[in-house]
Amino acid sequence: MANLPILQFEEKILDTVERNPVVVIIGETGSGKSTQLSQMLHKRGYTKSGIIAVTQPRRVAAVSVSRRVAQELGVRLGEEVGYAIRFEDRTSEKTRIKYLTDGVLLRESLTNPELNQYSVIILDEAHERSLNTDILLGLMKRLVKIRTSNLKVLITSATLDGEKVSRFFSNCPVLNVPGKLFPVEILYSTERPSSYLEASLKTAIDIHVREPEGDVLIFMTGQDDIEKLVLKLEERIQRLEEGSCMDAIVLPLHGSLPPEMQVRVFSPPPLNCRRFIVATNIAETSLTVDGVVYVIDSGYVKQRQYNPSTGMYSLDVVQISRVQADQRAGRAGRTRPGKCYRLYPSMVYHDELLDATVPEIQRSSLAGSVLYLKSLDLTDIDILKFDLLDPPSSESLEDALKQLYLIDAIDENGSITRVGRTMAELPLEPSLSRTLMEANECGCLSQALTVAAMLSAETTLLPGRSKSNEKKRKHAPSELPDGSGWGDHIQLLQIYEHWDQTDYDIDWCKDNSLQVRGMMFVKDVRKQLCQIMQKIGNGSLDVRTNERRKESRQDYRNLRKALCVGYANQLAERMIRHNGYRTSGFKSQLVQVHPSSVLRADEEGMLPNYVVYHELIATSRPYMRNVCTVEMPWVAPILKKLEKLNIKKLSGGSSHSEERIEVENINLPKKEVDVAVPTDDRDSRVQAARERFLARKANR
DNA sequence: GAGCACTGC
Repeated sequence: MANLPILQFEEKILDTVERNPVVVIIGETGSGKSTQLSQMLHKRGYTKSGIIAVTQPRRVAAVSVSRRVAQELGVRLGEEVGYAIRFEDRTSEKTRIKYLTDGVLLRESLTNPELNQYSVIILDEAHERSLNTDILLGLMKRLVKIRTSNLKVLITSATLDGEKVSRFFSNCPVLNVPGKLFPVEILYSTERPSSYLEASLKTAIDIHVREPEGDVLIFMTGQDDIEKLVLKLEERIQRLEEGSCMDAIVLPLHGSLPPEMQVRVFSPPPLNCRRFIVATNIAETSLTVDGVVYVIDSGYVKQRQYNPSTGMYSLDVVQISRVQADQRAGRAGRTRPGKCYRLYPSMVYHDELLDATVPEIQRSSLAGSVLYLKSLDLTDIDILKFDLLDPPSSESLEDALKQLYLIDAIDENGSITRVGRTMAELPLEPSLSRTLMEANECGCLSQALTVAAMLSAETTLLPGRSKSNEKKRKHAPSELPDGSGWGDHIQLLQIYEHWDQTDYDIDWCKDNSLQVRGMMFVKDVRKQLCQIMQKIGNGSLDVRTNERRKESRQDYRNLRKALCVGYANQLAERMIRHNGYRTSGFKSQLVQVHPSSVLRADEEGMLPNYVVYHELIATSRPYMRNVCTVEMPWVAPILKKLEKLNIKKLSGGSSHSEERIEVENINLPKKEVDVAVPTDDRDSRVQAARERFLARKANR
């Protein structure tokens, strides 16, 4: 700690902060900015008038960095130094330095827009440009003007374009702090390979044969490529080993790997053994692997992007940015001088790659963010001109407004409604918040809470739940409910209710290949949503899960109706002659129900006339994922509203208008939902992964 | 008859 580069700059930093409301600090990896800045300011007395907040883009980072700082200051975590992340607030009245995720800080500013409890706000890792960080940057710009006398803002980052941020904050000073990285030699390919998988394989073997010891980190785009490369590498190494090469092991590393497999990269390799780590961009920022000396960079990354003109997401393999390329190269120089092999020519790096990754705010649907900003009532700011470092396109903003209008969050003049205000308080996508509001009126709040919570856990939930997989499974057939034909939302509801009736039995999850961790997360989310809804409804709502309701034939009418209102912006109508659908948006799209859906066709093989969907995603074709049957009479008012839509009025209006929709409280007895301690479920995850692997193999 | 990079309230 004593030799951290940033400490040599202490006086300079404190002096600059003293004289400026906003300071940008560029510090490479290993500079110590995340742990030291807060301590410096604390020592200098900035915690006398308020708390120092340090935001992090990730939960683990908030926890681990705060732990370090507490240790260095010799205090107990949760007292002078603490952290706050979703579901976990380890701060107390004593807390002077608080680490939190940027999402938590955004939530806090909802109840306290001026964030008066803080004397200093440090936005760390701003170069990652997460949606939340970008919105915070915009809020900070405004806040320093309002709280001129008593707020300091520091923006710290590894490779952020300091000049750009400085210009954004009226030319605030930029301080550069060197990092502790070793030099990394960059080697380019003479041309772009026809297959970067083969090129990676060849380069890896070359390194293994020619270069001295040191681990190799290979950046690939996804699980499929990683699995292929791991197999090929193992094969090639085995053939080599009879020669004079040192031993080697190959480790995959990606997000859908069970935690205990991910952790393997942290245990040191056996003596005289080289490790090959084949990873996604998870190894770029989220996980740091020690011992890496060589990096192989394919130059590609898989990125999810939103197209506001179609309302569709797609997951594309795209070229990385220069910032990303540098970040990847830096992974080779953490312990000693290293080498980075770029599988593309230097001309591509210099002329073709984008300077920086397209920020998330330009790649996402903005309905949630626009609603959030509208709910802040920043009377001095026109929401559509909200000052952001990289503003989204007007098309994207208009798309957000249309969506919000269709679900009654804003009126025809673009003003936030009372419903919209309540929606903003829920940590959910607007469609699901709206569903909860409506469900509250329909008397099916409890069911809607469950559906919303289940959808929050998304993919972690059901590995291979399709029918064919169930048939092929060797064990007893799954007893998982199937949504009674109504669709995926209903199935999710039934699964949770089933689990609830087993008293949250972990074995039941395992037997049905549900991820215990995912289910525990759902339980946490549901509890949090319950609490917020209770607060909104003054504690009088019925949020109980169904207790063995003995209805022989339930058609989930109320719940489906609530979903239809909530998903008014995600409605589709079936074609007359076949089972394709046309979305009922502003620009109609031809889409299909995702094959994994449990939606059932009638005796003639036809799917329902109308469905709402949770998400549109273009993979091999445009698909609707998670669909639910809705009825014609509920659809009519939506189509009417769609006709009346006037985008000029929506984006121009700032006058307040009357409320047309009110949420009424229903007086019903309440029951606290119990809390469960999250449990590990590594076995089931490994099991599920193995099953998927075997199933795939058997298919070919 | 498909497949999913990474985060977060």
